[in-house]
Amino acid sequence: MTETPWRPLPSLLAQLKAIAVEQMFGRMADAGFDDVREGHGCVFGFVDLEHGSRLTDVAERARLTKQAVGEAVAELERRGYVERVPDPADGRAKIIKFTERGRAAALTGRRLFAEIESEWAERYGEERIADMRACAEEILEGYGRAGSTGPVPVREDQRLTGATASPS
Amino acid sequence: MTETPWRPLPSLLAQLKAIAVEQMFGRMADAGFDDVREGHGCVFGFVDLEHGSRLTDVAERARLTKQAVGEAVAELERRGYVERVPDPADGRAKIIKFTERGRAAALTGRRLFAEIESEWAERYGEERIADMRACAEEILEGYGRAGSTGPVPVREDQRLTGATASPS
DNA sequence: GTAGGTTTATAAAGCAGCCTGACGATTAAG
DNA sequence: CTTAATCGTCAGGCTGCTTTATAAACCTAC
Repeated sequence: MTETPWRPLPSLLAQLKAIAVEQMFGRMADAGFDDVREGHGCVFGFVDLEHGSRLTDVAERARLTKQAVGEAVAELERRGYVERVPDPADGRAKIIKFTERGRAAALTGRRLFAEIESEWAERYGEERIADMRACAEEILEGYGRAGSTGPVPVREDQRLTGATASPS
Repeated sequence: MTETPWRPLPSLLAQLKAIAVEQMFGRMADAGFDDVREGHGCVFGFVDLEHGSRLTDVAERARLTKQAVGEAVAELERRGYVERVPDPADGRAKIIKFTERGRAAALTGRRLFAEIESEWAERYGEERIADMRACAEEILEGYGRAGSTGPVPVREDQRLTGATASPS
């Protein structure tokens, strides 16, 4: 009879997301990728797996500034996940390309997210999780934030920074 | 026939949360509370509406450091939403209490979150939204992050800072 | 009652992730 | 050939949080 206080839906969603991300990075580390952080998601999520992408395009799809993405790219380059090669078609631009390790990490990340979703489906109901996803997609579309902004093959998430600030 | 790329569930959740929070603060401003930010949520969410709370308790429930909460409290005090009065029962402590304006803001915030949830329910299905909430609560409970950490009468959410970094 | 350890709030400094503004280099348009 | 737009990057700044450190008050245990 411990009366539950009522918690705003956004809070629940935020915590759920935080848990999924936490789980994902834990397994990512187990898989040998212990030096990727949530902030790198814009790269793993928006750089084309095969052909690579230009910084500007990634930034636009990720809804971040070029500077922010550039920072993530620089760090991932130092760690051997991506490389920057000059764009043969445009002297100003560079193409961000995954290295083999980077591609492996991106694929692993995608797989892990799917895995966690599957586990939830198994535990809490296949249909319920599917509907949660569908519902989220519908609402987002309603607010004009549908997907298909680009290739977007893999995508971790947004921020992992803070210490799960709120309870929501 | 625009093939949707597949997006990780956490990304969808994060965006959904971001939209709800955005909506909420927009309406909050319309209601005359244009100077509250998401970071203040730890106060509006965890300070007891009637009797006030001590900083330490708020920080613990919000899963933040006392310093972080102290910062939010200081700002809200400057803006007239809360006041700090010495705790008659403990010379070290201070009680963070809502002013009238603060109480009104907290109640408005709670109402707005409920309102947005209701609108979603109306548009996308009463039962679906209810189940989304229930499902989220169940999963959180499964990971030991259930509610009932305290009074928690009102709660906005976590961070509003960035520019909806990812698309997920 | 007083010494030692704990708890209260706060201050100081730092860090991560994002932002804006400014800039050289290159391309595209007139 | 100028002029404007675009690409990537450097520099600086802000916000929200952290860790470390400190004074004051409390709570035992002697």
